Amino acid sequence: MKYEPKEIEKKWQGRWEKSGSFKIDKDNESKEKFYILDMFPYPSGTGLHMGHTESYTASDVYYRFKKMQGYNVLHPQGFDSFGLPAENYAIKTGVKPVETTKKNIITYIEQMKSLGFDYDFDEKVITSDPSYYKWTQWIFGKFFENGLVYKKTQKTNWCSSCQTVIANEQVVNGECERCGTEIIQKEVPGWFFKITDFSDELIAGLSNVDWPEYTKKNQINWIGKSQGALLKFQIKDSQKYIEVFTTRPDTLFGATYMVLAPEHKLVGELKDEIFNWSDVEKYVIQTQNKTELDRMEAKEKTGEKLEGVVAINPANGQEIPIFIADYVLAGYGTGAIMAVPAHDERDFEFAKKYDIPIMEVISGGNVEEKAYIENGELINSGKFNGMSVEEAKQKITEFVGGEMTATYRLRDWSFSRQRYWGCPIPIVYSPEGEAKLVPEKYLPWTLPEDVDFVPTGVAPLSKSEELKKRVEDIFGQGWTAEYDTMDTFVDSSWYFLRYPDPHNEEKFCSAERLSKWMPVDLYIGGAEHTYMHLLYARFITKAMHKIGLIDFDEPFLKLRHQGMVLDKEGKKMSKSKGNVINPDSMVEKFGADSVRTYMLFAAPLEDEVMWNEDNIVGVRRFLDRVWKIKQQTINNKQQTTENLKIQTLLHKTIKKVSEDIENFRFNTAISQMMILVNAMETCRSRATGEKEQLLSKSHYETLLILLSPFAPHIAEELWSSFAEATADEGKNKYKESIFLQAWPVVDEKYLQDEEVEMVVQVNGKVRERLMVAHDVTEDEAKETALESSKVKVFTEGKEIKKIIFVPGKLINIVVS
RNA sequence: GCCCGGAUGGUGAAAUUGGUAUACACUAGGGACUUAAAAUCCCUCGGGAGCAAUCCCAUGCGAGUUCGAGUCUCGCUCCGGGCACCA
Repeated sequence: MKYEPKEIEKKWQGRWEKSGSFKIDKDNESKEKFYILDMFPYPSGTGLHMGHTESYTASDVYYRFKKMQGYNVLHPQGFDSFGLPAENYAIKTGVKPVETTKKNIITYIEQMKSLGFDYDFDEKVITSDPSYYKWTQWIFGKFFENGLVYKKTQKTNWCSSCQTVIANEQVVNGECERCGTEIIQKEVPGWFFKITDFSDELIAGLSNVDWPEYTKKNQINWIGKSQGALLKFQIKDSQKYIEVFTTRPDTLFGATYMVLAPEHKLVGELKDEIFNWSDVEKYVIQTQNKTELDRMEAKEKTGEKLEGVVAINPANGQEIPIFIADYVLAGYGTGAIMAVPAHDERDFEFAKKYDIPIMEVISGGNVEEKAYIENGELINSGKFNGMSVEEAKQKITEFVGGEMTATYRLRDWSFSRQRYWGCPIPIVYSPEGEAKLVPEKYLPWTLPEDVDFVPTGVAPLSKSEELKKRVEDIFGQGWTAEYDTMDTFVDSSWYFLRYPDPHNEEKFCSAERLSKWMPVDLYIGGAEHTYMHLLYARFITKAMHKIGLIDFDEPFLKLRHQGMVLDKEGKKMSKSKGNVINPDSMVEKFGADSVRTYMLFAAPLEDEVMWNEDNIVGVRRFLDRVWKIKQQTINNKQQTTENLKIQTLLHKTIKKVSEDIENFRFNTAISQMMILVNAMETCRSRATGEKEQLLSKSHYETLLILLSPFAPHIAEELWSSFAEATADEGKNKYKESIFLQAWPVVDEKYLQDEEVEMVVQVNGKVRERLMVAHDVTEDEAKETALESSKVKVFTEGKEIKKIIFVPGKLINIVVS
């Protein structure tokens, strides 16, 4: 019989489903738990892509491996199903998002099954399902009650194409992450999470988790903590003062002007004192009209002096001018700076343009030509002269009554979206306009269905008669609903808490299941989620911990990323380039087992994979060979030379495959199995011309178990095929699934070859390779090595200075 | 500009603690089988010299440490990713 992936894969997928092989007892106490999580997909119309295929294959392999090692493994899957594409599709076609989503989820599940992913879809989580978003709303409610959310009107990133506010994290190069439209700043009322309350904890928590170093560093940089001082500058002849944040209070004596962000509230407050108000106002309006992109691309610094007002440098009493300029950002620090042109590049550039004095206060460079930003000794700083930068920071801050503090780049998370297909924010407004939480008994606060989706700049929910009536029926005349929905990142920030108990109607997860399963032991997903999803999920976890809903404060103990899947030329797959490869067509062409195995063989998990169809045949040939050598197996008890060799190699393979899976080095695990299969194959051809069967059946069985996580269908098929061919006594184990077998254990006694190759070097160069006993002593090795004629050529007539011996590996003779 | 990565055959890549560089696979070439093709199997495959044994050179470039460096240190070059007027 030939290896026909199509037949056996369909067959086993059906049987596994029927037997419920992926079901686990979530309350089992006898086995150690292991929670492995995939980043769940958004169920788009285009279906599962190759990136999903790779990371889900990796997790499926790891899951099957752990399970066979005896762990009780939770490996769930779900759908992050709220979001804009379904809504945009509705705008185009009129098909309701709830319908599109339902259909797409069915497709995704079919695709995952066809790849042999062993998820229990009865336990899935769907974020757009009321039984799920009830708890998203409940968590929002808890945050509301505990002061972790607030509403305010402020300048926010607005995408005019998506007709909604988006978060800072969703702005990429001044453009909307989703549609590429330039982002403008718009005054919009909206809801915020107080993620900035957790800045320090979000940094500190990273030292306790096993994540890739660069991911941690990137998160830390994104939070962007900088240590500095808050200083106050009095405005002359006024009660008002300007507060600034600076990382360089040591340079205070060199502050020769100040800059306010054009949006700074003092600008308006000082209107009556400013002589050139019309020019100032013009500049403010100009700034407002700039997009993020314009502001970033501005080559030259611009600004406007506030004529008629001056500030007083608290260090030396000097009067210094005040400017507004858009190089100072309203949203960072206090939105105002003290400018020290001698020691800051931006201030230097501005000072040159507006002819402002440059006062050197740190010795070291020629500040006429460029700002000197390095360390040095203080000068021109009164009694602080001669001090180091570090010491002066503290002392000068104290001297002027400032305060040492830290500032962060991280902003509060703006999560209001003026769109339809999202989780409704469970808030209603009293006739006086006060925001009130919808009481728990009305949850889920359902998304109304009587809306059309044409974007008009007005929130779609405002058009629902049903919602209007619902609010009035419950709360009374004059009450109105909140029309914003939540950013979909809110939905995905807690989904891992739901999987242990997805059908619970009383709680988001029972206390028992929470304490049994959380936190997640291993999380696999793309590195592109570093700044948003992974940060938000950690915040939600920490906030829930703070208000006592959970007893841990980091959700993901171990994190690994898969690399991108590129086309064969190494280019990103995209619709516009027309180089997108569909997993379905690959499964159709090569079979799921080959696709899975090749995906992991082609490159290390975290590296990019270039998907090259020409190469997948190598893996397919490998599986063919595994299939074929079954004919060579024999139920022998007696040991031949051939299968003793195989036995040693087999145990090396058990060791390597086990260690490699544990460490996500799937590519080398597979190549080791190829080496074993190649050896098993020649086990026959070595025999005396006849097709003698020499491959021990038990060795072959072990190979099948090692292979089963990678290529589950073929392994199961071959395993089960022994049921008919085997005599009654041994039959039973072949009747049950290969995945119920125990993972093989290395027997160290088989690992050691009797004889090993010893490399003989002279002055570090390889001159000879000799077979020696594996436990050869140094003296024996020396003797053997020096006798070798090839070695003698290089040692003859020379003085031997020393000999380095590495047992079982190498001997190096150093001659003069 | 700052912060991360990376560079090994024609190609994807191995080398786990400083100890045999190029495992495993793809492609290519040659051969066997076949009426033929496909499939399969076998052989060759970093560069150079040599009939051969063997020798020399080679892990982006240049130094260094070491008996020994793809691996460690210093200085460059190029490529990829992220952040970026953050005071």
